[in-house]
Amino acid sequence: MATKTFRQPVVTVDAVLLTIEEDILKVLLHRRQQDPFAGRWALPGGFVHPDEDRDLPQTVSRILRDKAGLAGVYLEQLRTYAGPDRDPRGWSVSIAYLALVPRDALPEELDERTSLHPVSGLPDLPFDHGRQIADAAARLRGKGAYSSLPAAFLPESFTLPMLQRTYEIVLGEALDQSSFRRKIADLGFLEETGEKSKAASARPARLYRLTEPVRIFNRSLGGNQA
Amino acid sequence: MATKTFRQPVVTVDAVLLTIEEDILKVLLHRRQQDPFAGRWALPGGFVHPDEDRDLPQTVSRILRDKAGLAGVYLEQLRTYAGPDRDPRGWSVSIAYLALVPRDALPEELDERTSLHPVSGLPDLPFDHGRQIADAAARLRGKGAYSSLPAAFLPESFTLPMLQRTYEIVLGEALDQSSFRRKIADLGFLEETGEKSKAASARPARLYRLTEPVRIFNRSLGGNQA
DNA sequence: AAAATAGTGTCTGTTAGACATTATGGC
DNA sequence: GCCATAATGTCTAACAGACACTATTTT
Repeated sequence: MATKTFRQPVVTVDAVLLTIEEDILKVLLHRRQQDPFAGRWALPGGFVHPDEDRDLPQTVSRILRDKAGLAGVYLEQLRTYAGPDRDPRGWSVSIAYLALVPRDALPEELDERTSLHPVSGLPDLPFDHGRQIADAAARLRGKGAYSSLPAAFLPESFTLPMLQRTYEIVLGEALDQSSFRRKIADLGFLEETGEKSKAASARPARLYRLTEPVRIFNRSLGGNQA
Repeated sequence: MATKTFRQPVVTVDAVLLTIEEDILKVLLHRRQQDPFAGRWALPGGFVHPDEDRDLPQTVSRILRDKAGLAGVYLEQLRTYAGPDRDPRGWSVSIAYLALVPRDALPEELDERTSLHPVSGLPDLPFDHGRQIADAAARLRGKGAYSSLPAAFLPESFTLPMLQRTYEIVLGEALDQSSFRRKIADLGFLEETGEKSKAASARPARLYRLTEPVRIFNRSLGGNQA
């Protein structure tokens, strides 16, 4: 297929789906079935279907469902990438979405077209997908310090040690246990379920759940990249 | 012109250009020359011209130049608005940009097609422009507390009282003079020009300029909407 | 010298980080 | 009772906010 210039740019969406597996931040990649870049690993993405999609989150959900068998994820618009060079077919616009899921919201075994790849140490990716992932990780780090966003990586109920480990992975630094719990308690976006963790452990931890989807704080939980 | 559904969405950009005039945050509106909504006040916007524009910031610059006679502004992507209902012509995508300028970067007298309107108390605007402006103001407020962004409203050299007033307008609250200056000094993104303000005043203030375009802080300069 | 605005100093309560200590459940 | 992990308490240094004070220029 030859390079072609469109009178109006082509519009696609891309999904940067992040999850934590074995305490490592990973991104979902999908092997491209079609040109350009057929056979290469890339972000899942696709065209908007005006007849089918009510809005962009729905476009993204449809694509993630088709390519990764996935429901109910945290979804937020990341940013829009555009220009004449990012796609060999010509001037294009891609609206990127950031998706966060607990590992077990994905199929236990991914098919061969799909894989989770550590965010640090990615291979060269087609289009501007490398940059998109870098931007997504930066957004997660920045917003993670000031919100309950990292909890999107956890199942519905979780323990404080799990939550703290998740924040530490997101922020890339160790957090003090005492300070962490004080702030969590002050912010008050958790409630006890009354249950305790069933994981085999010396002392089972209490289980909590969120009282609201995402909370933005005014104080930081660490990660002030001084 | 009848309603029509496109096989691919139409792509436009919109510019939310903010400035401060008489200590009030204002947005630049432009009277629409064409349908839909001809004659109504709306954000300046337009189509991407793939043959002419290297990227979206250039599209926005072109539009601002044509509609508001403007050069060299702070530009940052705001977010993308899309869906079947926002434009009566059908499924559309608009990438909105936030532009910040000092008042005197605009023509002293604006033509009749163009006006600066206070951000609070806007009339009903077509498309989703009301929401775009609200989002832009929210972004400015949020980022303003943690960056030198408000300085984009000031000329190249300015005094500390001017800077503080600008932050107060952006954040919507009074700031303590002493704390403000302490933090500014600690952050160190200003340098003295050696000059003093020429404005008629009891005691002329020292003039400063930025040492870098925009700085993101890890501490806040106020505006923690507790 | 009085007025007005610019700029500095001091005090105090709050908060984050470091680290020590206590509690609880499995074996 | 011992071990491992969970949970809480205490001390200290840094910092923001409030407010008083000093400095400099115009009239």
